[in-house]
Amino acid sequence: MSGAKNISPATLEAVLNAAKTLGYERNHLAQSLRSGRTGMLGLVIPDIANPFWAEVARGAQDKAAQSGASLLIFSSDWNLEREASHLRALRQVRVDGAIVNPVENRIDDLARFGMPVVLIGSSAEQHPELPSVGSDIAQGVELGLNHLKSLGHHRPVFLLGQFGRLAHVKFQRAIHDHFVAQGEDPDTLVIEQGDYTAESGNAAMQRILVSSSPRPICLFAANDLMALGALLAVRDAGLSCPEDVSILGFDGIPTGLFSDPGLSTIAKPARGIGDRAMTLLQAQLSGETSHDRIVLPCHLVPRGTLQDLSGSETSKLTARG
Amino acid sequence: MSGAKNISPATLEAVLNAAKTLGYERNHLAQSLRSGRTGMLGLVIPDIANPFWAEVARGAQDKAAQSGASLLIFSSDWNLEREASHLRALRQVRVDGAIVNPVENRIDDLARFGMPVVLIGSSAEQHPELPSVGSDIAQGVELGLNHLKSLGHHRPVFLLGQFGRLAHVKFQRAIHDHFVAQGEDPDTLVIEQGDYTAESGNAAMQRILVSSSPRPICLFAANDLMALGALLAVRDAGLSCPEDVSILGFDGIPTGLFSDPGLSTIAKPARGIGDRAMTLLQAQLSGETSHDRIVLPCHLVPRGTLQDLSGSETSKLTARG
DNA sequence: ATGAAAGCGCTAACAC
DNA sequence: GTGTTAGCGCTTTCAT
Repeated sequence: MSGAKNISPATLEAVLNAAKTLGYERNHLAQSLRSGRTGMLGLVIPDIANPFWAEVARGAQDKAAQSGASLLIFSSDWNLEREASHLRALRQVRVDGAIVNPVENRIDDLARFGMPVVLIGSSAEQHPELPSVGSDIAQGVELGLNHLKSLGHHRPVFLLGQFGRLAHVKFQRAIHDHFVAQGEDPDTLVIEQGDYTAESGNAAMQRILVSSSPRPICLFAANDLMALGALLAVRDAGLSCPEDVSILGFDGIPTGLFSDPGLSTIAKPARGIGDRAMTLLQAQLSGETSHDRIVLPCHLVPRGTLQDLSGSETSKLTARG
Repeated sequence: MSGAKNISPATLEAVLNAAKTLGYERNHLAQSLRSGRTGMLGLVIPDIANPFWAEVARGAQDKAAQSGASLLIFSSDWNLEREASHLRALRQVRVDGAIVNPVENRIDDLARFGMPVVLIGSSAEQHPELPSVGSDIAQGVELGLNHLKSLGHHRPVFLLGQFGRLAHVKFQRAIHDHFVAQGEDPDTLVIEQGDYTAESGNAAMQRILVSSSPRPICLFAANDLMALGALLAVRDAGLSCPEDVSILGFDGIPTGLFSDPGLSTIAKPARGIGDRAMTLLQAQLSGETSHDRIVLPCHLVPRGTLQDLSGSETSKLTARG
C-alpha cells in the first residue's frame, strides 16, 4: 500500500521495512495498467543529432527527470511519414503525453491524437487550441534588424529557408513589418533562399558575391548553419569577414563560437523551450486546463561577424561571447 | 488472438476485420505485463546535447525504430549519482535492455543490473563479460601519429583529458607504445592536461605558447573540443594556424568543419557505435549468447590545421573535408 | 480448431 | 483503521 490514505504510522513502517528487507520493488507495469498512467512522456523532434534540437531535448529531459518521468525521444527527420509512425509508437506504449514539433503545418492527426500534447516551434500558431512553446521570431528579427541598423547596416541581404515552413513565413513577415514601419518598401529587399543547411548557405553566398549587391555586403541568415556556410564561402572567395561582408545568424548554436570570426547571432532559448514545454505538459497532466501559449524571447549574441560602419565607439562589438 | 498458432484462416480474417472496423488497438501495457517484454530499450550517455553523443544516440535510435522498439534516452552528465538514478528509472519502467556508457570504470551496479546490457565507450574494457562497442583509440592514435610524422611533425605536444578516465589511459598507452616502437623514449614527451572542454583546450594552448616548446608547435588533442579551444587560443595570441602551430583533434564532430582553418581530426564512427550497440543488444534479447566485443576503427579527416613540413607534394592536405 | 479460465501485480472500492 | 475483493487487457493452458 504505497499510496497515501489513513493508515497507522506503525503499520506503515512495518510494511516499509518488510518491503526493504525483502527487496520488494513495485511493478510499474501493473501499476500503469491499473492506473492508466505510465509515467512516460514522448518527444518528437526533427533530429536529435542537430545541436539546436539536442538542446531542446536536453531541456525537456532534465525537467522530466526532476519529477521521475521518463522521456521517449524520436527524430522525424522532417518526414511526415516518420512522424506519424513515431506518434503511433508513442500511443502504443501509452505515454501520458507528448511534446511535438510538427513537421507540417497541418496536423490533422495531432488534433485527434488522443492524448495531452504540447506543440513546440512555429507550427504552434496553426493550432490555437493546443498549448505550445516557441521562440519569438518576430522579436528576434526585430532585434537583429535594429542591431544591424545601429552598426550602419540598413538593408541586409536575407537568407531564408524553405517556403513551406511556417518559420519562413514568420521571418518574412517580421522583415516586412519592420521595413514598412520604417517607411521603406519591403518589396525592394534582396532575399535569397536556402534549406537550412550549411551547404545551401554556402551556395547562397556564392550567388550573392557574383551578383551586383551593393557593397559592403551584409547577410542576415534565418539560421546559424546557413550563416556558417556563408562564412565559409566568403573565405573561399578570398574575401574576409567582417571587413568585406558582415553576417548575422539566427539560432545560437555552440558551433558559432568556433568559427573565425565568431558568429554574431540571434539566439533562441533552446533549452528553455524544452523546459517550458515539459512544464506545460506536466501541468496539463495534473489536470490544469490553462491552454498556455508561451513565446520566449530571443537575445543577441554579438561576436565577430558584424562590422561596425557607424563610426561610433559606443557600439563596439564584444569580441567573442 | 494476434499471436500465431493454428487457427483457421477464415476465423482469423473475420477477427481481423472486426478488429479493424471496431478500431481495436492492442493494449501494449497489458501485453507487457503478461509477457514480461515492454519493447522499450534504454540508452544512458553523458550528454545528449553533446554533438558526439547525440550522433551515437541517433544511431541507436534509428536502429531501434527499425524493429519497432522505443528508446529511452538519459543524460548522466558524467555524474555517478545521476547515472544510478537513470539506471533505476530504466529498471522501473521495465525496459527489455539497455546500452550504457558508464561514468566510472568500476561498474559494480551494472554487473548486477539484472537486465541485458551492452556497454559503449572505453570503460567496456573493464568488463570483459559484457558485450560492448567502442572505437579503436589505439588505432586512431597510431593513425594520427603516423599522419603527423608523414607531415614532418615528429614529436607533437599532447593534450589529454582527465586522469581518471579510461579513455585517458588508452590514449596514453597508445602514445607510449608508438614511441617505444620507434625506439624513442616516451617519457620525454610533453603532455598537457585538460578536461575535454574547449576552455581547458584554450588554457592548455596558452600554457604551451609561453613555454619553451620547440617550434614549430604541433598539438595532438584527445578530443575536438579541446582542439578547437586551442585553435582559438592560437588566434588570440596573434599567431596563425597552421603556419605557427599545427593542431590535430580527435572525435570528428561537425563543428570542426566551421573553424578556420577547418579542424584536421581523427574521427570516431559515432553513429556506427550507436547502431552496432543496438544491434548487439537486440541480438542478446533474441537469445543469442555471443558476447561480442566490437571495436570500430577511426579514420582520418584531413582539413586545414596541419602544416606540411615534409616538403613533398604528395602529402598535400585536402582543403576542407 | 475453438472456447473457458486462470492469473501477471497492482489499485480502488467496499465491507469489517 | 484494516482486510477483502474485483478487475485493468492480455496470454497461456487446459478442456472441449
